[in-house]
Amino acid sequence: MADPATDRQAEALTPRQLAVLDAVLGLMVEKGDQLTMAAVARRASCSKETLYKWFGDRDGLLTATVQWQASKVRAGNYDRQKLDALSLRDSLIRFAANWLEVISSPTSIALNRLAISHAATRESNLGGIVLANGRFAIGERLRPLLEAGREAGLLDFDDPETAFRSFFGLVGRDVQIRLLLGDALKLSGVEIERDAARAADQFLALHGRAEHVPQKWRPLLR
Amino acid sequence: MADPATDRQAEALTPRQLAVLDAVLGLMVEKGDQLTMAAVARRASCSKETLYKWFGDRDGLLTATVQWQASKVRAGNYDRQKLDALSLRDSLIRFAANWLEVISSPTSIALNRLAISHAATRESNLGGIVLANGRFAIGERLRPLLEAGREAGLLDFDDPETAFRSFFGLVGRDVQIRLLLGDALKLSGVEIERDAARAADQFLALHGRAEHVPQKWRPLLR
DNA sequence: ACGGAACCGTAACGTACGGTACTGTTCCGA
DNA sequence: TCGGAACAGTACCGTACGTTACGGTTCCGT
Repeated sequence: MADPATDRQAEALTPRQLAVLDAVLGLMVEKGDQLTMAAVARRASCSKETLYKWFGDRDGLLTATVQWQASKVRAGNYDRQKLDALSLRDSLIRFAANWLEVISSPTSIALNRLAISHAATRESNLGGIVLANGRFAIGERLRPLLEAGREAGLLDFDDPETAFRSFFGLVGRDVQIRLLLGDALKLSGVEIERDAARAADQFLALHGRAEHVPQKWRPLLR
Repeated sequence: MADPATDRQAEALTPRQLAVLDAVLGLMVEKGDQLTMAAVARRASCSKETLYKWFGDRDGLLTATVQWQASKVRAGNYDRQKLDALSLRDSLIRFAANWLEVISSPTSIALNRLAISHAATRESNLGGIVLANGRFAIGERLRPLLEAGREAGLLDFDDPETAFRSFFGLVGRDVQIRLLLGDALKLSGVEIERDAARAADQFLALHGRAEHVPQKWRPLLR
């Protein structure tokens, strides 16, 4: 979500401060939960006092890190040019592949683990931030494509949100929960492309208008 | 998974010890992460020394709790009697509804959060235990039904595992990650039934043999 | 009845960590 | 050149919690 507060904070950060957030991300990925203020200060070569001056407290530092990382993922503006069945399928595949790359990246895994841990306690809103910039952000980005497909007579659904949730399930399946729980699941680039194409074709089999779903895609669904 | 070690440990626990594990589950659900040994001892009306004597250390206590809870979910043996299109659909719906109930229950949410937090550190294997008794256990339980459906000529797929993963995605969609991240998503009984039916029909639309997929189900897919 | 094992309640210890205070150094503008 | 702001480095404080130790009590077998 293009939350103004998010952007404002991101803009206000100096390169030195961004380097600190990089250190936080690095520690999160490598050390898991040993994310102490002292470790951050050591890694970023700054003093703990500076950390507290810049970010207030530990939660402020984590929040800034999550928001900054989220702002980096916000790339990829799939422009809706002339839309036909093939370009729609292609856009869906690009969305799915991009999403799979994100959720299988070590950074995303570490970030979601941290946010889920924090969601257990009531204080702080890391879970909400991750949700807004992950699940809901991609939903908003995909919606225009779905509605354009419907207006072009290529897709058939009542509610874009419901349709998106089916797409989400077909793409993600069990990948995210398995990775979060520590399963040694490895997704190579070709696997991501293959899974993305399969998910897109399955989605089209469910929501594509029959006349636009070539029979040759059917085998890919299995 | 019917891991012998799991069962052996479950059998060996006295009612008094199971009451302690109940206290742990209760604290996990209510207090989130404030799961201290002192709090467990207070709630279970036992001494901390007894906790350490019975379970070794904190990780042992948590592991025993997870394994015990997992053993309780292992219910529901969908017997494969004469299988026709309707009974297959019904069994799929029962699986989906049961699964949705489990993952949306406070206990499951708290348990998965704990396991994910632990998966961040390398020590202990709570994540693996939850995976084995959650994701993979239900996969093993559903596989016979899928293969029976294929043998009966009702389903069409190459790999049962791949087919199951699609089913998993269609059922779970974004529910689990949203709940884990603290989203205030509420699933009523009727919503679970409706979502389960929709997921089953979508799965049949993808993997059911055409002659067995009545046209009247199509509207439910949207 | 007696002895010992199991167990409760609690105090105590060690450690890890969030947060604060202080000192010395660097750097920049006047 | 001078003065002060910004910051690194470190010592320090308070607290929370895992773990251990110990005195007192209950319960069970003999």
